[in-house]
Amino acid sequence: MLSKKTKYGLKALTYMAKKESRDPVLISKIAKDENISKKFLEIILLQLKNSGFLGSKKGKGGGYYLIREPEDITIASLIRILEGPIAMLPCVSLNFYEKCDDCKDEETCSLSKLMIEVRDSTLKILENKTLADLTQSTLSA
Amino acid sequence: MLSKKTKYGLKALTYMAKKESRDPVLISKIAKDENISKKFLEIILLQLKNSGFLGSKKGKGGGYYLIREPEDITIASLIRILEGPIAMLPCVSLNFYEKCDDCKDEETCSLSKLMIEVRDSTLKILENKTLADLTQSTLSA
DNA sequence: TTAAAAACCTACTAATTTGGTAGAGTATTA
DNA sequence: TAATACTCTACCAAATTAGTAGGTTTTTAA
Repeated sequence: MLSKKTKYGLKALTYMAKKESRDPVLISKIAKDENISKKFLEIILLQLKNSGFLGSKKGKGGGYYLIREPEDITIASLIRILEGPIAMLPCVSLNFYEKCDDCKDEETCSLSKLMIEVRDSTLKILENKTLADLTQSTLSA
Repeated sequence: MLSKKTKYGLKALTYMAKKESRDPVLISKIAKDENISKKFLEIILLQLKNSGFLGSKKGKGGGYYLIREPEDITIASLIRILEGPIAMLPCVSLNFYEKCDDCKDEETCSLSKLMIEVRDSTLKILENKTLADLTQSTLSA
């Protein structure tokens, strides 16, 4: 399960990507419109800035703004920044690999083959979806 | 990420499924062979028993044993028991659905469509893999 | 019939993560 | 120069995770 932090981050970025202009958007505006705690969102957007996804401007007329095209930001890259590993086990993670302390040998681990399969099928989606895809409103009818 | 509880549970069940006989297996034997804390494993196997996957026998010659064929136990069902939801968000979970408190409307949520897609691709694998599949040793060469 | 074996049960615990809040500091602009 | 709005430091409570300790009950076999 994704944490609220990740969920809020994705929603906030989608909010910004949906706007036609790239003018700075207030934290407080996003927080209100998306029902997110403002203080919590501050932390999240700051992290996204420090990770190179957002720029910011202080003072009146300030706020956060996207510094890359939504089409160029994969959901996988965002989840990795906000959440961490996408794989179900650290020992099959591509970006956050960690050795299992209980496994003698990764080659013979009964779980790793399956978990690699799950990882790859998830990545196939998340690496190919971008922020731009999230801005397409999901028609329900 | 799966918790250690889930990981240990899956490994313990695989261990039992690999044996040709269905005689009771000691917690302590599994714990030792799989490098799992015995006390922690006690909790896990008890839960699997209460969920209908294992039987147990007390006293000398006792232990835990599978009460279903490995072919009939999907990995998805085990993860749901041990871990909980498989989906990335509660609002798109089939078995552990919960409404999002921050979403006005699920139909228009920017994330839900994508998260349903991820869920379905993961389930396609996990619903079709069984304990029997985990017993096939993964040839590395 | 009694001792050992082994699951079962209750109760704790420490460390980490999660999801926040409070308030002061700093840069910018009108 | 005052208001605005991001930034930083410092807390905090609750939940979760991954255990541990120790006793109870049931069963088997000598």
